[in-house]
Amino acid sequence: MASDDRLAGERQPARGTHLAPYLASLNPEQLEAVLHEGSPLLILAGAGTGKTRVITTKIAYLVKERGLQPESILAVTFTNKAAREMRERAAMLEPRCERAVIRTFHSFGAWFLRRNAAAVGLDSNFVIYDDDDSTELLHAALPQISKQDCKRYASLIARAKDYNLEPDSPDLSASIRDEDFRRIYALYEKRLRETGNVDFGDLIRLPTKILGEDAAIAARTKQRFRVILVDEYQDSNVAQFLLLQRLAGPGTYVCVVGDDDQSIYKFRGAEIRNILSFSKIFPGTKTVKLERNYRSYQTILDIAGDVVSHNSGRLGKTLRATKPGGAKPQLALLDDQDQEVEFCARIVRTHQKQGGSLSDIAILYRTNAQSLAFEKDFPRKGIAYRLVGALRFYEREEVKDVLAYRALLLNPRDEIAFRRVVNKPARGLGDSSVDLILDRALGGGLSVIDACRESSGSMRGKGKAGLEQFLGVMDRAAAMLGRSSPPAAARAADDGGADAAEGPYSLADGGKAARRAAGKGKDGGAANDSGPASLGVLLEKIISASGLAGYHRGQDEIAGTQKLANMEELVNASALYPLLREGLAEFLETIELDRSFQAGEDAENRDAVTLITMHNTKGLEFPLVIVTGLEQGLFPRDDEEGEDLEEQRRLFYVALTRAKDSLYLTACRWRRMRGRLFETAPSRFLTEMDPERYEFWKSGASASRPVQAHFPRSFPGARAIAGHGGAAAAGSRPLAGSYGGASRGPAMAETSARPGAGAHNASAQGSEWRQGQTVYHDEYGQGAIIKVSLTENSGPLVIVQFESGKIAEFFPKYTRKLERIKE
DNA sequence: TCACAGTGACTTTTT
DNA sequence: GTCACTGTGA
Repeated sequence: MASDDRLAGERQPARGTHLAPYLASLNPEQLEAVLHEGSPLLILAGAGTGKTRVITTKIAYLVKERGLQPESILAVTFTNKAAREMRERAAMLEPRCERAVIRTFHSFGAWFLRRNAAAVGLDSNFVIYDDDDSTELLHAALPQISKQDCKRYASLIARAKDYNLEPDSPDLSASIRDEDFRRIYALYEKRLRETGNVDFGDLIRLPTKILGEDAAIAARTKQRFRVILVDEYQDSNVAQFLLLQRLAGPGTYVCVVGDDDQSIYKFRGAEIRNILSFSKIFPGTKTVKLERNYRSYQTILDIAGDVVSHNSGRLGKTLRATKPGGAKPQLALLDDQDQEVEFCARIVRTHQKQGGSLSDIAILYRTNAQSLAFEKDFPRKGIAYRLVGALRFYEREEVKDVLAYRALLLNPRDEIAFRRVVNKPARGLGDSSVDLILDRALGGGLSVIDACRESSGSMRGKGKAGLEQFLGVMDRAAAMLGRSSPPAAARAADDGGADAAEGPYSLADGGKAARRAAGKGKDGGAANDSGPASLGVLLEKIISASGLAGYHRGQDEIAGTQKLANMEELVNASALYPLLREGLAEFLETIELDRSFQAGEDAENRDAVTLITMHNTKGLEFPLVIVTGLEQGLFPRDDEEGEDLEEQRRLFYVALTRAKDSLYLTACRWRRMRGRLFETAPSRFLTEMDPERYEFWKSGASASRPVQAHFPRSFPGARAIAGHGGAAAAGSRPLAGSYGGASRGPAMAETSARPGAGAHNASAQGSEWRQGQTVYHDEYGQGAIIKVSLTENSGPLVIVQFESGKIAEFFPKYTRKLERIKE
């Protein structure tokens, strides 16, 4: 299209005097970002500044007014949810945007790879292995290595792939010192290639490789995608950056959107330098900052800004609220988790009383384990909750079982799927039989199913019968899929390269192509002739014939689980897909790439409080947010320093900026972790906030229990904090002078109530804490030390049994509550 | 092959 | 405190 030239050539956007309404409603910076053309564009979009709106408007604008083919636009996001939202909102502005390629990075990789699989010697019917599968594969290849180490290695391999490092990359030794690692990684790759499958990392790495090695495919791809938009760019990794670089030709318009202050996935390979140095790598980059925040009150943005300003190496932004007014955030200093739950419940009830709904509220925490206290107590209090992201549907044993049968059906070389289900339920096929079959398969270049067939002749008794039963299930299932569609392998050929606009997987769809086929009934329903059959039929058959139904029903009865129900949920989910190989492949890919699937429709719509990790809140917003567990040692952990600490600070920033109207923060003096009780200091992040900007929560004049009874004694007085481990131990700047003494209400009045506390502390470190010593604790009274162990950084850890019978552990270095008594 | 008890480990986790 | 892995014994 001629418009493509215009796009690449012109520097000044053509500003019409009369803007269309969808453009006129943008603020000046947003409009600038939408209209910009010519050079690469970096949109620095702070939290709540209308980032998605800008991207979707830009896509619509390009199609509507700049005459771009929607097919030539590629927009990548990190989550399926974000991709879905972007697709819907763009299509709302301009229906043709349906045809743009709006996908997650990984889904785009899979899409590309299926079309060009042959270029890396893959068959396009590959299945995508998740981290568990990778671990299993490693364990199968190296049974002498424990499962746990396999898991560790698998995650190292995943990380290596995030950095686009191969087993023989020189840089690999710089990042991973383990001598064996290269060998293990290489072996893993070999075994993975033998299965014909790929892992998540491959979905980025292999397309990058293809684009680097195959000039024809590269040229075709660059020809096709004239515009590339990347969302959440701050969380892209090195491999994704390289892919972007190879997708972009000289005439490609590249626009990335992100917020360096919200980069929170370093531990998964996210490379914040991608965004920090974008304009160096793409010369001539135009940067647009979006700083007008439409989500939160300024009171909320202020403390968020306080906190994140302690980070170095920022591009620098200051959010300005567009909503006037707003109450100060409230900090509640509590004794322990029970009070924290109680506090949250109280906030919830108050909110309800004021006419708010439960779904307005989110309770945030750092670790999943912290959700338990709420889960236990909320039902008793009649508070409905929705737990986000903990035990995910697809991770459930029974779901993985069913999926493994199906993966095996699609790719009979899938060793991991085979191992998972060949003896489930037990069919008398132990490890030795399975290894025998797999040796035969690997040795003879057979699929595992064919190897089973060959092996069954040489087996006897229970194992033989079991194997034949298993083969029977697989054969019948395969027959149901029928011959009605071409084998998956043939698909890559008819579909050409990345520029193919049609094909079994159509452009931006997520299931539509196959469903369309089902609707038309074209060749559908191979197994019966009563209309177009769905994949659900096949699934049901597999579940019953394999014996999984009976097996898991038994488990349900023993353990009170609902595995059978979950499998049925899976059947329901698959009923949207046609009973064809394509349908199966597409369903599997959807499941593999979108792990957010939630069983049960009502779960989404129910009015309930959201319990969620801070990480999982990225991109979300709630009218009322409670950020819990703001304690040193938990958030941040004591071992987090330097870049890690800065990432935690960004995580806190993300958490704070989720709140639209009200924000509450909680910290507990006592925290149970791993079954032990720790005395904690408040999170250093709290001390980074200007005390003028928040209030201490008070339980109110009513007869309610005073919730902040003890904690304030050690907060935020400088000496008390220094006496606690956290800030002082981490070598941070002194806190003295940060706070205004006792003027902040009753909480502060007690701050200096313990003369000599610091001295006590200092003497505690050097001298004796030994077994048998009698001690006195402020709260638990008298007790005896039953064990002392020495830690590297925290001095002695003493375990005390109190007269009440209670056993607790203390680091004398960190607590002032424990004293030794002479006998 | 299975069931059990002992051991040790333990952030966060878009895909 | 909880879970998953591991080794043992039936």
